[in-house]
Amino acid sequence: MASYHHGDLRRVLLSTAAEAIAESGPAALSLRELARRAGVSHAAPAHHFGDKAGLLTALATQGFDLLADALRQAGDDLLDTGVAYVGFAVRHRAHFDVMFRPELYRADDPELVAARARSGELLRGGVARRTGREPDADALAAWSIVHGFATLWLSGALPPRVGDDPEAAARTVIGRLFS
Amino acid sequence: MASYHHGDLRRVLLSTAAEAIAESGPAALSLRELARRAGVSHAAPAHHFGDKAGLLTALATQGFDLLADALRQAGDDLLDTGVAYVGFAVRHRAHFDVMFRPELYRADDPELVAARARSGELLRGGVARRTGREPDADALAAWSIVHGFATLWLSGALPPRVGDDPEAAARTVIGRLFS
DNA sequence: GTGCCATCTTGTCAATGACAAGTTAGGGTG
DNA sequence: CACCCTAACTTGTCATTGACAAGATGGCAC
Repeated sequence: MASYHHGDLRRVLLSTAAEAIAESGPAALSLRELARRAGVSHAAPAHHFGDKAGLLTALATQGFDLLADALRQAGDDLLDTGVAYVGFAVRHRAHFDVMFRPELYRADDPELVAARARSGELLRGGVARRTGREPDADALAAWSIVHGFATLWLSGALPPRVGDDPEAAARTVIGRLFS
Repeated sequence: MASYHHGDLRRVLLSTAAEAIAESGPAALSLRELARRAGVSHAAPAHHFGDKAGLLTALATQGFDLLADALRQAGDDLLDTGVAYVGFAVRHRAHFDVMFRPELYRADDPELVAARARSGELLRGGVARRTGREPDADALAAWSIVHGFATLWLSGALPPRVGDDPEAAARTVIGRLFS
């Protein structure tokens, strides 16, 4: 049929891309493979995103928005915020994988910059509420520990002994920051 | 000239690859571009490494060995070990970038597995000496915080306020783990 | 000096990203 | 209702790439 005006292609391409990246990483992503999965012509993705970097920019932007949502839902407690960060990374692996690899996308895209700023604000806010101190060093330590744990978990570098529940393990690890 | 028996091609290709990756990330690495930079034919890299994944496997293995060296030089203090970890990531950015991205290489390669085990041992050793406690959770927390800081630093996600000396900033951040 | 074999080359193929140019349909305007 | 105007897609093409096959070269053992 190849009916024109799919109507929803942009959204479908984004979620299909997320699936593909979750399976084999951003490096293996192919626009043409994506188009095939979505049942459209090989040049359709380029129309919506310009090029591959454009697609990944959109994906990263969506990722920062999803992260902001997750952090908001976690409430005010810093420990919960940290666990939510790890939970986001595990649940939205593809987004997370792209977000912190700025060489893959256009890091100066206005929408992306705005979304990134929003999620960063929430992160810093959680730390300030907990410690009351000058948040700089504490925020950096908290962000580092949750980001590091999430990254190591996703890379499969952690020994099996850590278990299979990333959020529970994260809670233990983050706890060490306040002992 | 195109003299056969370059003699040192494997080593040259590895260091050239590290340069290229440091410039534009592992995704942008091209075997043919590499061959061009080294002044050899477009198929020479494949001879030494089989394929792209083979090259990255070799690079990751070399990376784990370099990390082990850096950790050994740091001595017994846990804080110094952590700073050394961050220092390694910054100084050998390309290696670090590849090491924790197992989908890019053959993670079950015997040499790589051995090198990774060696550096892991040094990391755990540093933690055990400092705390004396059951090292699992502490080691994980320490590894997470240094790995997270290094990753965030390299990704450029940190605000300028953190400064331009990653090792000094790392020392402050890691200190928060024992306060 | 002869043969062997690791090292490197040339040649080729399918797949890919990017771009140019064409096609379709749906909504607003007259 | 006819028109067209534009966003949403398509077809076609090109240079580049990774992988592989087959050939060339030269040092080294014997």
